[in-house]
Amino acid sequence: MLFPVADMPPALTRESVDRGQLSRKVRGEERRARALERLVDVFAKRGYQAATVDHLIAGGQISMGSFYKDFEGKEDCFVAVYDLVEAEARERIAAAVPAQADWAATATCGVRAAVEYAAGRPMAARLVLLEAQTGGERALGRYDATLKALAAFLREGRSQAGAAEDLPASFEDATVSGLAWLLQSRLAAGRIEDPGELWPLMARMVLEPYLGATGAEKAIRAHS
Amino acid sequence: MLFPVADMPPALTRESVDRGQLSRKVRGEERRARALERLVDVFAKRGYQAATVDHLIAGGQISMGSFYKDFEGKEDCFVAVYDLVEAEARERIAAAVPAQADWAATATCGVRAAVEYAAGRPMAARLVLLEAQTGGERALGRYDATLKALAAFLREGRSQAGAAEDLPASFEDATVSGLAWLLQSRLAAGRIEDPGELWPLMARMVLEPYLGATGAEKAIRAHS
Amino acid sequence: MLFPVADMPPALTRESVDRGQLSRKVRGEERRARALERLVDVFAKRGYQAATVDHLIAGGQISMGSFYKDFEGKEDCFVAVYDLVEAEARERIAAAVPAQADWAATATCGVRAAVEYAAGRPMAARLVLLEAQTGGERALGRYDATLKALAAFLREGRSQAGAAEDLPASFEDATVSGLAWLLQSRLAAGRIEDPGELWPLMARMVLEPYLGATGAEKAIRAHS
Amino acid sequence: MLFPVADMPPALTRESVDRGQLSRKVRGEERRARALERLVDVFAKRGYQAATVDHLIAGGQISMGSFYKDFEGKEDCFVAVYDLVEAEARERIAAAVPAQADWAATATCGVRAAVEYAAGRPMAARLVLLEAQTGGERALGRYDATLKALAAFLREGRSQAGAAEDLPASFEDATVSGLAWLLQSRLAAGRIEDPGELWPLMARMVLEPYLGATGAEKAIRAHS
DNA sequence: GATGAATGAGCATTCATTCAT
DNA sequence: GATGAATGAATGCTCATTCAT
Repeated sequence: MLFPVADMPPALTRESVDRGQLSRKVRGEERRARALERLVDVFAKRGYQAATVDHLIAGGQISMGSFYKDFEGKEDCFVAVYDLVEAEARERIAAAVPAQADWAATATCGVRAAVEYAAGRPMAARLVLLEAQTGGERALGRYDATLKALAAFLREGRSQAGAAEDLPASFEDATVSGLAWLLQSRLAAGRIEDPGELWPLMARMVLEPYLGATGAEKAIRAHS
Repeated sequence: MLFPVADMPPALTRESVDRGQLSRKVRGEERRARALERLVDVFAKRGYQAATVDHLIAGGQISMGSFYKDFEGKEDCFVAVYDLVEAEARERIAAAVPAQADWAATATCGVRAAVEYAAGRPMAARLVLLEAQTGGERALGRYDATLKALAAFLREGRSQAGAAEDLPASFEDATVSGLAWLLQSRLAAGRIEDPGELWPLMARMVLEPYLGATGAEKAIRAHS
Repeated sequence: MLFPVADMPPALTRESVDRGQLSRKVRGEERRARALERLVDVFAKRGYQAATVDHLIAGGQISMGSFYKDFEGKEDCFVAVYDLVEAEARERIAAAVPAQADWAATATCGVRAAVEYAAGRPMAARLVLLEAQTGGERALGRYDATLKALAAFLREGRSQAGAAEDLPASFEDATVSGLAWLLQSRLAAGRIEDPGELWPLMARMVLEPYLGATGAEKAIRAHS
Repeated sequence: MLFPVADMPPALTRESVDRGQLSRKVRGEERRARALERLVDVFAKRGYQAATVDHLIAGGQISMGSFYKDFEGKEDCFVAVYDLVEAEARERIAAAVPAQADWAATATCGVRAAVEYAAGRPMAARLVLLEAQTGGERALGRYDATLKALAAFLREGRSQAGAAEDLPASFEDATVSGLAWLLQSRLAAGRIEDPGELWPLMARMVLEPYLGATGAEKAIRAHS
């Protein structure tokens, strides 16, 4: 599995909330969700540091009071937006991987879906790949955790037949970092213009150490 | 050549400057240079964002007025410090490469010298590898340029006999990013404790795609 | 009489209110009364200034809407709580004075009962003696009125046989202030640990100017 | 001695400061002193709680930056103003007591001078006697210390011939509190209209317990 | 009638930059 | 030329009060 199934937010299951309360609560959640969606762009366009709370409430179309009801502060807000985007990306990627795909197929489809997500939602991708690094300690922790999770998945490739087994432990960390940099540098310049050319390149970087040049090429061609 | 010769700051060549002025000018330059050296630690310890101009003048032991004479502002100051450190690192690395070394030897010695520099001057390394990413656009530009220069050097390895010649163009960018990440993550945690173990690992990542596993191993052993 | 009979809140005498409305009204009053009781602790523990309306509705277990139905705002709420406590204290003190007690006995028993009340309900006492001074103009007015009423009672002691009759008019104000300070300073430190030792001291301060040292001692011993 | 000699602020004795620096420093101190003087009125008129930093910089005619250079914040500023006023009052009172005055003369003249100070500088007196109680912990500490110092002086009266020696330990605390209240209540209403009538009354409250009615009267008449 | 989500004015504080000395 | 006191715009955040449900 490329990603563990994300923890779902606790559903509104308290039976005690009556009709009116529920609807009020639901509307509140919806407002927050819509605001989060809008905040992706605010953070991505301005950058975490430059985005002021005033920018956030203007762009998120919520009041100051609501902002501090929904979030503990700017950093907490950023983390919430990050989590939203990351969950969305995970879903998209998970959906792109065929059921019972083996490691190589999962990796190939996952890379392709990730690149296509980043191309389709450049603001969201900027947020996760660029702004997370300046979004405070918590955001950095999330970013590192995301990279670690991906590295852990790649590491499973070591059990592939013919894989170089004597790779250093941090090899996959470096690979993931290299992949992130490739996406990041294109997003920093604007958007990803050529996802169709980029993803095979990245897939190859991922697969080659485990499947060799030929094996990598074959896996990639199988999912083009 | 691992690095192009750094652009030298315009030398003091104006003939018109008389003795007294020259000495004054020189003293000014020296003061600035000593301040820059001290500022490495200020920026590295506090982080670019958290460092205030007051911290800088206190840590740099210069007056407010001198600060704004020497630098346009905080960002400009950071870039100057960055350049100082980068130049120092380049020198050290260049000095570590034997004259008339071939590509493999240059790469191996360069990697080793870079790791040893980062281990010996952790604050300077933090500044270049970590803080540069939050030090504003200009600093980020320098950081990217540094990485690009390294990637360009690596790319020369493609002409090695037996090198995979059909690598994607950004392959070296990803490699350099991976290397940077390896150093960065250790510096983020504190300092590099085991340069002697780290540099062969990194050298292997650099050499293997061009020289193959055996060739890489041989080159590394030759410079241990 | 130590205290004039407190102004009673207008009783629910409107004949027009029918059964259901009455019961609803009564329930409302009861809810308010229970809330007031709980608010004593909220104000006493947090202090008037630091207590927010959110603290009040949480501690008082009422809704925001009810709060603004019952009270005009924070200050009004504090005054209501103050009045509740003061009325309670008056009752306790009045109950402690034997019927047809003379001035000296009333004073002695009153002081004793007041000290014992403050020892038994330190939070309530804190509210009246400490927080009232920062609870806005109206609360300060109540506090001053309470002190004035006590001073007026003490002033009646001037008609005692042998009392110094040429005391300055504000002598009793100063005495009452001194008494309040004695209680206050102990409450500020925590609670009144030794009511049994404190009250004779205070009674002596009250009685001596009118009854002399011997007379005061006798009156105090009579009610120990 | 009614008050211990106040600790003087450290004089500008650093020899190293040259002419220009000194004058600059002195002007800074002067600006701060003038601001403090003006801030007496701001705090006294608005009350500590209601006074915002904006009010303080407007009333004190200093910039926001200077305010936070001179003071750590609002509370620190209030304490500084309190100290200024208290020092001034101490000086005035000390100056009003004849050299080698005995206890009774010191007390009498001290009370007189204190009342006259409060009448002449009602704002300053309000600040010390009223606002200090809501000016935060530190201000309250100063206020309590001031009262304690006065009570300690009064306690020396117990050694006077014929003084009631079996007074409770906190008797003088209560007396001082009573005196403070007398001044305070008049200041709360506006200003002290009749210092000439008020001070003998207060002096009598102070002296009588130690000198008896006759002795007190004599001491007061001697200094009228 | 009762509720509590939504509001936004107001606050204390920071810090890059200027300019009189 | 060198200094550092002075500036004030900008920021993150709180909380009393209202009003739609």
